[in-house]
Amino acid sequence: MLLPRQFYARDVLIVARDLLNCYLVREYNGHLLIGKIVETEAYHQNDPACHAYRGKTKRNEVMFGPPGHAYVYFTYGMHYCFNVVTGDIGRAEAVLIRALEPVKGIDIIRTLRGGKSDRELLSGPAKLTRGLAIDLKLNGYDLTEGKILYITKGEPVAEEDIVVTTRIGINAGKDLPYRFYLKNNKYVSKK
DNA sequence: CGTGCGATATTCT
DNA sequence: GAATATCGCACGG
Repeated sequence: MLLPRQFYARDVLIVARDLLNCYLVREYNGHLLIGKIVETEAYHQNDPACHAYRGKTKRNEVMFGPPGHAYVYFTYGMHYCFNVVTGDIGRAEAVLIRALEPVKGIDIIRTLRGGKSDRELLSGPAKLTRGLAIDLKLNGYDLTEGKILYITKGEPVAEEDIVVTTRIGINAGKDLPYRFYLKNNKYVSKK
């Protein structure tokens, strides 16, 4: 089932948790590339680690728009990261998708990633954008259209199978418990 | 196994 | 000029 707009129109911490076990689907050159979401992080405008903490800019303006759209940004001079916008219009919130478990189109994904082992294919925010061919052309894209790039519902996850901890790769806001991942899943990104 | 660092463009101070 | 929501290779044990 395609996730509807209302799914994204909730608090970013709730959406980040509920995205675990859902499927990210990418239509690429006639192939279907699918990964199960196993790790997420939440960011919002009152959080010092958020790109929108100091207001709207050209880069982060998508986060201020309607929920259910993709926020893709370029970082470290060579990597893209993929987020989904949440919350109400005018409030900047987004969930960073940090890791996927490969499900479908694994051969194509491996080609895009340069022939890595299964565990290395999508286990990091910049790895999964490369493996699913996501770049700035998809920034602002509406994920509720159900084409090109979208997310479908997964099996419900028990509270005891979710680990909540601090985020990776940031300094500001590093003590906030805004990172969520599936316990014992080997495709979660490493520290 | 583990730690350290270079790549390389955009944004921030 | 410095920092950055990162990755992968080089090196040492």
